[in-house]
Amino acid sequence: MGDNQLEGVDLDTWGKWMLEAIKKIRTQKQRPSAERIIHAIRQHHNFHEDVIAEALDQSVKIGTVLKVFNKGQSTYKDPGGVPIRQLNLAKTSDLSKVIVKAARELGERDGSSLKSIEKHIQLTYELDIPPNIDLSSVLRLSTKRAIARGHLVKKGNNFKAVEEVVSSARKKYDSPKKDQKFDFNSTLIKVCSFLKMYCLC
DNA sequence: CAATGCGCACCCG
DNA sequence: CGGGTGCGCATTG
Repeated sequence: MGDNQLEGVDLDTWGKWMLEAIKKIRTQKQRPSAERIIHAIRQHHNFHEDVIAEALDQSVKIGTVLKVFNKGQSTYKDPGGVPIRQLNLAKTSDLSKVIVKAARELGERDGSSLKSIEKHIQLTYELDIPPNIDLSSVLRLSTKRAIARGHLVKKGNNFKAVEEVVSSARKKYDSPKKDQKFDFNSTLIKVCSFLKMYCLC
């Protein structure tokens, strides 16, 4: 794993820088986009942005950094930030949900190959695969199911997640934002924070 | 101007 | 409901 390099810098080191940058950006409550990450790293190391961008890609490829697609844009995360979920499979396992999630996270415009999806899943989960079971075939089956449910589409040899069409149907139920009457608790909180401010002046 | 801080709406389990 | 996320704007360096 270790001695691969880019511009004379060890990939592990690149990865470390990436995670540091991501952490920093996150504490600022900002989106760890490629641009911000590149920018953050540049504050400490003098590299061309393209070089850093490539290093970021590499880090994603080897799983040091997780690339997800969220609200229309790419976001990079520290995989360690999210505890790895265990995934036990059997021949009957339905991984369609996992596949769709993976496809969405990969966020490739023209969909992702089953291979990359498999790779991503292996990096994202801790898989327990019984000896007599072949992950690829389980995935292929689950893929069909996901497509049948309309959560995934086939694009050539690739698969792409269908964006969730939040049907207009039920909408008024989970919008307690509107007709809120007098909410004692939130009022109390507001009063408290006001007093707090007042005291600090 | 760049970097950092943060309220709060939004989302998802 | 509880916890994460990140926009948009404020504040600081």
